Amino acid sequence: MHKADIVEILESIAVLLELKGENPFKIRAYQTGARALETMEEELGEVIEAGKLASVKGIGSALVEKIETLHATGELEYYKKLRASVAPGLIEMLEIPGLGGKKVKKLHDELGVESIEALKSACESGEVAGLKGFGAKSAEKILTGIENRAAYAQRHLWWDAQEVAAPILEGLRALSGVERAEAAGSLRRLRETVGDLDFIVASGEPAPIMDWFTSQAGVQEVTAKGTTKSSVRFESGLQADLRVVPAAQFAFALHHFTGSKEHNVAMRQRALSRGYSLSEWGLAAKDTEGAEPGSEGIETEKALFEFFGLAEIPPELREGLGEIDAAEAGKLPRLVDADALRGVFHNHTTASDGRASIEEMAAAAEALGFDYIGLADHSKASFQANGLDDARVLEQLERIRAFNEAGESAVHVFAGIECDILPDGRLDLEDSTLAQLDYAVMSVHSSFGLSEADMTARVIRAIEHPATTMLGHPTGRLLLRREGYRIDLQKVIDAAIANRVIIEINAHPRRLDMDWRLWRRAAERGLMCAINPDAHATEGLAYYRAGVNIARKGWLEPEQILNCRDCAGVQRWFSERK
DNA sequence: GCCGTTTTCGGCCCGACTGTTTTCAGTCG
Repeated sequence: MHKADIVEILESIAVLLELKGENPFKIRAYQTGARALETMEEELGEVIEAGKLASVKGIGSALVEKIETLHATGELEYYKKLRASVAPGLIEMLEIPGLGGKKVKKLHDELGVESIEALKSACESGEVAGLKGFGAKSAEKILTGIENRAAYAQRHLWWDAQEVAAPILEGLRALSGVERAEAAGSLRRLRETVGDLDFIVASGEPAPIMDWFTSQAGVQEVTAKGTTKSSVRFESGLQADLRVVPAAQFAFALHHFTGSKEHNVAMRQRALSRGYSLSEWGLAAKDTEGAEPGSEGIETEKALFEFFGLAEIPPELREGLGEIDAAEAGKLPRLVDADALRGVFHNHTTASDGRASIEEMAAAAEALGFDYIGLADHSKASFQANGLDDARVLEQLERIRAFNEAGESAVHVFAGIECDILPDGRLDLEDSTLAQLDYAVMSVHSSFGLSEADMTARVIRAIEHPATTMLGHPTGRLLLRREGYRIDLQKVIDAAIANRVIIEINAHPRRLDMDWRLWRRAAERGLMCAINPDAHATEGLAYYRAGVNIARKGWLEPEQILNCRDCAGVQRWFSERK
């Protein structure tokens, strides 16, 4: 069984134990173990082989045994029995806001509720309101939760969340009495999807700020309103939390609510080892038990990190994946800035399924300050996208050459193609056609159901083709919609490095593929990256910023990104590949 | 269930907010 599936089972065990009313620390141990396994960089099989699983922090003897059994057999008796002992409807009930393990257990034990439907009727009949610890409001809240379950559970693309957050942040900053305001959470960490929005404000007068926040346009429900914290829910189901703190606590609150949880745990451990207890409220020296936490004069996150002997860690690196060690050793990456990109590759025009012409795309690229743009329309196997056959590819090539030769644009257009990788790994165009282009992006758009071995072999065959410059969206995933196809990305990365083929970060907000979690290690081993907005209209070029976010989360430096080279540098890369 | 340079037992982050209470439990982050 693969590591990811084992991680999922450990998480599932934690949920089931919660519903059984188990010791909360045992539950957390499973969650911690799942996380430790997930972030382990070495190959699971090798770690087990070497007998080193027990030395991973957070994995003790009980988990070692379970993980090894799952890895070897794919089955676990303990998990089977546990799952059989809990009605599946109870797990779903946890998705309802306000219901946790204990309340679900109580509803089950005392009312026999085993499904969402049964819960609904129990609320309507008044049974729930009569239960000790519940009341009329609880029953009503549960009914609303059931009603809006799908919308509430939904995560949101970073790009969409950011568009909601920007005006709120602007509004907060414009309020009198607001000294500082920032968005925190996964939005600030530039995660590919966002569960809810978090805002942190510094002010000595919270009441009017809370009033403004809870009465904004679009607020459908106020789920909490206090002097330090308020929460609202928008019509889209997106929830936003606001915390107002005194200025002296701002840096601590911002750091705490930016997370991630794993990063915070590591920071608190570091604080403890240096004699301090760190929280969102500030710092308390350990020997002053019970004293109010102080700020030690720390006004910024930078100062907070420096207090603990660390370089400032950018929010997008705070995932508990070695950033604290790197910050201590002065080895944080020099992250790429959006301004460093000189152009983008992999964009479409009206020749296939785009909505803008060569001229319009070039003008839009110029408006963004780019020196060049690559145009890569679909090939003929992508029939639904009006893909180009060899003759049409050559016509488009002529048009691009003519555009460049006319010399009327400050932007150079590279002539490329997004060529389909056929199910057997052959390419969709003649070698003689591909050889005439400046570059070629190879992508899978069909036969997603191949086995992992077949899909891996298919893509590697394409990578080994001499005409291949880049691999497009290597898993084909669509965030919040569709899982990627099964493929062994480590083998694909190995092949790309060996053949000097680039892998793209497809910057479309719904793709962000290849995933940021894989980039740090791949780039260290020599993989080159290209950030590609996959624009199908001029507005789509702006997505390159989402791609830069992913490059930053992946610890990439400018030298590892083709887009950071000037026009001549890109030309050199393309010609050396041939 | 995990962990340990005070510990192999007894801790494990903790505070805000809500809804239920009449001093607090549960949820959430």
